Amino acid sequence: MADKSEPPLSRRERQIMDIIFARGEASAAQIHQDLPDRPSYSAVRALLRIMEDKGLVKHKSAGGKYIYMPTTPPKQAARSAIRRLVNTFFNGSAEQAMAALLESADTRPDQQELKRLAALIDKARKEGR
Amino acid sequence: MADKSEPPLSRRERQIMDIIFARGEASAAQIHQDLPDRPSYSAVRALLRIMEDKGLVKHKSAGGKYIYMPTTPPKQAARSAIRRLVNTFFNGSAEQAMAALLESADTRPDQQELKRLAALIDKARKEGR
DNA sequence: AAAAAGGTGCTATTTTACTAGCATCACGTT
DNA sequence: AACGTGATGCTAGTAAAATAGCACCTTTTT
Repeated sequence: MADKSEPPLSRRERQIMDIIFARGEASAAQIHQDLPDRPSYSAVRALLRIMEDKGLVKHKSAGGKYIYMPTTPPKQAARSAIRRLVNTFFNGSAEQAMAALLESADTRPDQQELKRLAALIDKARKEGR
Repeated sequence: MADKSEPPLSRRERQIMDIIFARGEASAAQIHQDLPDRPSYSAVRALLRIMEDKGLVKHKSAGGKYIYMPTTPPKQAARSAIRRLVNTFFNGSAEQAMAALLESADTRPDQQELKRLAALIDKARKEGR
């Protein structure tokens, strides 16, 4: 069950990665904006440079400004995060996790989403047979 | 969208919390056992004491040995973690998150679970109407 | 084209996390 | 009851993270 080559992130690094994943890509200024307990702008840039050294993020230059994005594809990162969450809080049971998703007010899907979900599950049942 | 009173955890603190949540409760020795890049046993105990000061964990004394457990109820912590994950990686859409759960090989539910899930969704659809 | 505005690279410093070792206390053994 | 085992409390040292300030470069404005 060992995590394969997942370098443990520091507090700020994790916060920054979250922001980048949520936005898809982000400038240093945007990240600075979203960061809780906002540090100095310089601090953010310094962290971003370090994170780029570590290979956590990469950047493109757009009109002299840097836009940062993750090096690991969002899908893969999402999967990894989901797996960790399911293992940590739901004893590895996807069912329990989904039940929690359905119940929690914050995340509760609306009717239309529920309909699509039902279809998805139906499909999964047929495929797995 | 500000996190309400969620103190940002350090790397080790997060790892330890994960272990405690996964186990429900755990002794310092068990935590030490499960920790990646295993530090010294003393280090683990020191961290646990600090975390107790911060109010992250509490302990009970069982035959002279300390058993640690989270101060926040697992359900609540799970909800908070789910919300964060859904917001970060799925743009707030529970549907997308569930789709990922169904697809990922690691977490994919089996037929029996799928059946129960279908029932759950059906129930949610009727209730929400 | 000069000046202003805003962005970047670097380095130094402070703060926090992390670690280890030793002294002490509780429990079970012989 | 003395001994051994194993756990805890502490204190102090090391390593890493986080922060800020300044100097330089790039784009935009006048």
